[in-house]
Amino acid sequence: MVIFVGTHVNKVDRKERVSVPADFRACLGTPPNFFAFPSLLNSGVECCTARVLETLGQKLVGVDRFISEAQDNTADLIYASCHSMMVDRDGRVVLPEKLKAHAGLDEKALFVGKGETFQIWEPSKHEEFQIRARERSKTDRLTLRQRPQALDTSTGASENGT
Amino acid sequence: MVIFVGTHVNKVDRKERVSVPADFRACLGTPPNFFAFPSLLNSGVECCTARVLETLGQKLVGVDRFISEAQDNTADLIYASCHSMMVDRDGRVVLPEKLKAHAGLDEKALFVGKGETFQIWEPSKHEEFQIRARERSKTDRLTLRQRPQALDTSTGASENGT
DNA sequence: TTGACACCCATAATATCCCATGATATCCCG
DNA sequence: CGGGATATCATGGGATATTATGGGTGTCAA
Repeated sequence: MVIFVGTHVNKVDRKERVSVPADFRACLGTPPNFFAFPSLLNSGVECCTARVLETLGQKLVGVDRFISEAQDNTADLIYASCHSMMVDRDGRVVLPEKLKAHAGLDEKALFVGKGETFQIWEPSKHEEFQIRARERSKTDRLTLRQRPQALDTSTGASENGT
Repeated sequence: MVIFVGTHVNKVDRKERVSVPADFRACLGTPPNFFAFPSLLNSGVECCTARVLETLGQKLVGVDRFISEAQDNTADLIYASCHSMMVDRDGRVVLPEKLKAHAGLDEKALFVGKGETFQIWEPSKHEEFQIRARERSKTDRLTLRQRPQALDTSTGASENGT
């Protein structure tokens, strides 16, 4: 399984291009293209592979026959504002104006791994977000030093894979 | 199952490289790569396999990450400060600046096994930590008699390091 | 034409690969 | 049990590949 991790800041050039961090490209497969859409939660740009986007569609449609208004809206929000990002042979993508506007992107673009997905942020905005996320985590009693199982009390599958 | 045990101190060379102790490498599988992130509790660097990291994040896949602030925050906490550590064929990794700064690492790096995971410390800081941990263990011994789960999810009562 | 955009090449900085070496640990055989 | 042969380990450093970034050129559509 591929996991996007870490934080990278790259420069946006005068052609609105930005390098996708090399280790993210490595996670994206060949060709390393991906999809991007404005976050529904904050001023980040959500980025994911075609596979994840498909899974997303299946989940939204296939939950049951009674597709809620909320789910319908969600699907609409995501797909309607989704951009196909083509990585050129130097590992760069062009940032669409819509996404730049949503994120408030200017000189620099911050790439942050989110596990199965990653995001693009205006660096200063991500810093604010991160501070708030940390504060919230204290209230939520979330500590990483706990044994992995602590976050996963439902499935009993603890040791697979060797 | 493989467990990391013992303590080793290795030198950090001028290229910021450090040898991963051989018996730790043996526990890491092939390739012996791992993930590292700053501890939320102390100045150690947490290190774990991809499998453990996936377990940490397995609640964060699918639609929810896009529409749940709590999950988005959690993903950030886990993955944003995480570094993919590539072990070269001589058994070394490069210590990223962020991790060096968090741990106060300089000339030497101390590797300490923690069972399913291990940590990297500046040796002197680990010594301090260990002294305090010993003192604390006397008062905490009562807590340890409780059901194991009590350490995982309960209140924030398990302050190991401060 | 003109602008947007994909494609191509150049380059400095840096990370990675690869080989060498001394020290220590392990093995093997008398 | 001893002692030399061998393997493994941690470490240093040079060669090579990769990365991020700037900029040029051609194509296509408005």
